[in-house]
Amino acid sequence: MKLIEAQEKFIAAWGAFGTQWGINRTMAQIHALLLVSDEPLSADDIMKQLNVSRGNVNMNVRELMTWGIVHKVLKFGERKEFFSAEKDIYKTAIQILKERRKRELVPVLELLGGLADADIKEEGGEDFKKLMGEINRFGESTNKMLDKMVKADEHWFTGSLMKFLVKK
Amino acid sequence: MKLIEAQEKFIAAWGAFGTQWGINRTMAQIHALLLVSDEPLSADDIMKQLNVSRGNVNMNVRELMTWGIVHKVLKFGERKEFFSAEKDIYKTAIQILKERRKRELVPVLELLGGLADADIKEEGGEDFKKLMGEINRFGESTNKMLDKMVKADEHWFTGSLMKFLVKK
DNA sequence: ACGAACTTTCAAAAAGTTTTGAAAGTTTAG
DNA sequence: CTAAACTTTCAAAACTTTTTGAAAGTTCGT
Repeated sequence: MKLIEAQEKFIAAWGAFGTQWGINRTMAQIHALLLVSDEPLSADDIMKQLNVSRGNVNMNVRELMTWGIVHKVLKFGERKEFFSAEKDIYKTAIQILKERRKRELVPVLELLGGLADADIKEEGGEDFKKLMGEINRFGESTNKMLDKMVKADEHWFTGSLMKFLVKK
Repeated sequence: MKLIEAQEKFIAAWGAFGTQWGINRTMAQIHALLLVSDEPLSADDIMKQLNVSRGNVNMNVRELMTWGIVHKVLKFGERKEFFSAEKDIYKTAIQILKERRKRELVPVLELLGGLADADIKEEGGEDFKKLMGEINRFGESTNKMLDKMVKADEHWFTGSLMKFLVKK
């Protein structure tokens, strides 16, 4: 297989998988492209390679930066900005976990906590509050677990955790 | 607060959070409604309460069943089909994990495995294959970890795993 | 201060997804 | 077998998200 072919296959597939999660195609493809490029790329480079507009590149590159998995790189003597993806896949995953926890889990916990403590006097109110409390407790456990994972180092993940998981 | 109000708040919020993940609003709302209803509901009940069409209810209830978190319940002497959500939140979460692993992780691993083993002779081909191999190894670890979690019981999750994570 | 080289913005267009509702299909009671 | 009571399907409409590209904004070298 040609290298270019393989890279394009990876980029296309990454884009398609991205949409299955809540990530838009271009964003996932830019990420994939930056992953396989060893040199940082400019907005123009990305536009050409993925065949998308300047606005689209700008928007999605910025979004990838808010996720903390793509960084701006300034080349000496060049006016343009270049972008490069975090190449350590473990760091990338942890970064994504961290952001999703913050954006998607924490707000749910706030809602649930509020509803579990609500002052509801009617028939059935206790059952409802119990359900909210259960979902909340489960969410809080998950939250704690993710927090630990995010704060641990790579060795811990592939080493201790895997060993713990494999035994029994 | 009125019970009805609190329930509606939960259903609306669940729907909004759903869209942040890759889940459509109606599907998330139906799930929330079935969670807070202690009696199973018919398609007509759901239509009325959420104000959505029959087709929409049918489609999304079926999708929830393919996720294994909503079940058909037949009431004695009734012609209609009723639906009920798994109320154990731990079981629900495991079920979702299981399905996402199958739908979203396994296909990625297949792609990566193929690319990591591809026969690429050009300059730079080794680096590319190395990257694919690294992502693949990370994915395989995650896959194994999820598999353990899915096969374990609730006590293990809230008990041993949490204890392991909390120490050191 | 000027203009070239760049980045950002945003309204409109395109694309993608969800929802509707009426028609077709199925099941059951009598 | 027939009709009523239901469920399923699917093309078209509504809605949402993404993308475009031109205009506005910014930065930098001279």
